[in-house]
Amino acid sequence: MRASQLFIPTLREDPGDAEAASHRLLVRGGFVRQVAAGLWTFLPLGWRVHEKIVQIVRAEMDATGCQEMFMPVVTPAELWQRTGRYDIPELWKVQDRLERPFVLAMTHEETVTFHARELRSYRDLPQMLYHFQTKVRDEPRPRAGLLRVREFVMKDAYSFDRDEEGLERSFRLQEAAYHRIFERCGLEVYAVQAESGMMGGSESADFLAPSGSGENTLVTCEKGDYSADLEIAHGVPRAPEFPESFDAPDAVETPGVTTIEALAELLGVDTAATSKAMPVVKTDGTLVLGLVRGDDRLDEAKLAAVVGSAVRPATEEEIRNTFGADPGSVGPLGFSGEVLADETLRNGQFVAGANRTGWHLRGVEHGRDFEARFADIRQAKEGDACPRCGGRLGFQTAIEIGHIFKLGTFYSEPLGAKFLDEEGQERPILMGSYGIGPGRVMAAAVEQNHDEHGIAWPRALAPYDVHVVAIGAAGAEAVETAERLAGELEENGASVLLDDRDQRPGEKFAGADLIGCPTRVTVGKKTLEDGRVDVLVRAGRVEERVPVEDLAGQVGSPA
RNA sequence: CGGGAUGUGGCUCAGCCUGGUUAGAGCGCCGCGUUUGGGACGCGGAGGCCGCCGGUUCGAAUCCGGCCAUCCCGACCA
Repeated sequence: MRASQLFIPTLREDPGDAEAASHRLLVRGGFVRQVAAGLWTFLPLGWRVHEKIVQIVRAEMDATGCQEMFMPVVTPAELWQRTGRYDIPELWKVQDRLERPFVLAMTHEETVTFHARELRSYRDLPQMLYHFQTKVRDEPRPRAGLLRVREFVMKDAYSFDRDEEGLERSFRLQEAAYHRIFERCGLEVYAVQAESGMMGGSESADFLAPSGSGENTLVTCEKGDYSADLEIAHGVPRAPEFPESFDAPDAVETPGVTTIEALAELLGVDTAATSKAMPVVKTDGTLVLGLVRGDDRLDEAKLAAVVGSAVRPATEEEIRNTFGADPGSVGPLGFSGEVLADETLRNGQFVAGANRTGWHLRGVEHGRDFEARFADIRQAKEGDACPRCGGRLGFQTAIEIGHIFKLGTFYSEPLGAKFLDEEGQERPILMGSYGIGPGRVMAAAVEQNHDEHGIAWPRALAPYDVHVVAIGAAGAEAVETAERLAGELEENGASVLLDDRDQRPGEKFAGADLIGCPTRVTVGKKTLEDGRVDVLVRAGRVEERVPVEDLAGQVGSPA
């Protein structure tokens, strides 16, 4: 294609409202444009990349026997009311002209289950269906370009099985396909256990791509045998240096001390030998005291999972009423409600709040001085040891680019998707759902493959395989040669972007660096004099001068 | 939804604090010419309800109030 005829509106400067590298570069390179917060147009270049990702996903889905179909964005509210998802705040609700309620689907479990009601016999199972469709979500806060948006294309696949074994098989089939997809896309990705969120169901796995920006924190072991989302990651913290022990809790005055650091300093103890009390309130109004080591942070999500309810931090007023002390001096002793302590506090003596403002207790010991329920409720920290091998845990910001779930009967029960087994017994279908957002894959690819000059696309995702830069004005010999070479490369199977615009060389080079095609071929009279052209590999920016007749071989066939 | 910031030609921004002729710069765009291996140069041009509404004032891009939009942090989140 000739650049002179394409709509590739590149920007010389970074857009003022972009921070994430992918956001900046995709906008600057003319791949995407924002229409409103979280609503994006894919321009021709961006859509080429998007569709390359789609094709890879499609090929791997088809290879698993998953069948492509197409379901509408607009769905009747009734389906969502039946599954209890109608009240999700992110659900975009609309009405038709007769004011009948509809929903712009944020995902298609309801609709696909509606169709799954036609699977009546065990003979019809298993089945796997998928489609690419626009998803709509009324996000409270769209952000970082393509990372969190209000409307986006997603590949969502659904499996239908008669029993747990079948579901397990389907789940693993999809999981393996996901690894192949991201491998083909040239992405570094980790599959980690994840929360199921608003999807319902049991097991789920997240596919996290490390990147310079993103909403997830990926925890990995340096030895490569452990990876998890920070939300559920388990780390082994260092052992505390315990001070002298006490036969009974020893009250010390700690006036004005509200931070662990100040407390540890005042008492001359290791912060890891102190405890931190975090009162939280469950949805039923019950107050629970979360207890973690002084140098740790309470993970509210973990705590919420253990107590089986969403929780919020208690207000200062609630804390004073319950404990009779200011928040900085609260502890487990004398508290009549449930104490949920982190495993790290099971053994040893710790400093704890005395439930008396301005006082703490030294030598507080579980079992002797207070009772508690133990669980992993601390947030893993960088530098913690790996729970598997003891190696060091590292943290990376990551983008969630895929998520697979075992849904079980969460949708089939309320929507009545049932089948008859061999015994004539009616049973609900067991479902799984499997999503990938090509837009996020695109953003992750940029996050992982760029430098100060622009994007360096993985071969499989690049908008064009080769960017041929013709030096000189239209009609010049170099330009004609460039056109001929571009044609030859195309005949050889490569997709080619020919920069035939009447622009200065520097501008063309800068544009090519920004757009990021894997290979750049510079055709100018300087090298043409001895029958050669310059071939630059974008990743690493290594340039080599090659004879024109070797060009096709040098550039290679497309991925 | 809480906290913070920003809204001025297509883009990036200055001007606002301390109100006062036709509102500026760089880049981009159009025309002519010179140029052509890392974002050239000269000359001439086009393009702005200064986010919106209201208030203060003789006078508002500038001060005050309300609203809207966008970005960032948090809450939230397939």
